[in-house]
Amino acid sequence: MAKSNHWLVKTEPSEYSWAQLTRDGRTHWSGVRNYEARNNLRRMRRGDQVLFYHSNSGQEIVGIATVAREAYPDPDADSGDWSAVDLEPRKALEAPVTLFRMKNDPDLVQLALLRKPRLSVMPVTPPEFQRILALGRSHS
DNA sequence: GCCAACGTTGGC
DNA sequence: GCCAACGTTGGC
Repeated sequence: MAKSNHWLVKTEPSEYSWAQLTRDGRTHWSGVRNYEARNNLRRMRRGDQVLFYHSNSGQEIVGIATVAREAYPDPDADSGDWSAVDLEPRKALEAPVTLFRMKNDPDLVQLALLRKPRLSVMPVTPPEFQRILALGRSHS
């Protein structure tokens, strides 16, 4: 059985929020126009867990989504070799994990979100994923 | 193929 | 709203 991978996607909540994903039940994760981000989309496998990060006005991880459909040609691209995946909401974090919290956590110094701040789709290691889940479980 | 100019992203 | 980081574009 294939190992499950973990990812993080960024979105401006004014563009597409966790609340909207929850209402929709499922969405096309399209419009990615960066090669590294696109390649990460293509590495996603059905069932992988995806941390859902609100950039700009949010600046926190708010929930966990899951990959419902693996990469296919981006329906929003009129030219170019771009991909989309489908995401479904899985679970909101009890306590959103803020960017500030992550920046100050010694276990997360390698987190791609902190090291490549402009990348919109990135991998998360299993220990990082578990740490973020723990931080999101409740306030301590 | 280099690299300067430009555009976009996103934290602050 | 500013601006640093950085990816992309295009002239040469």
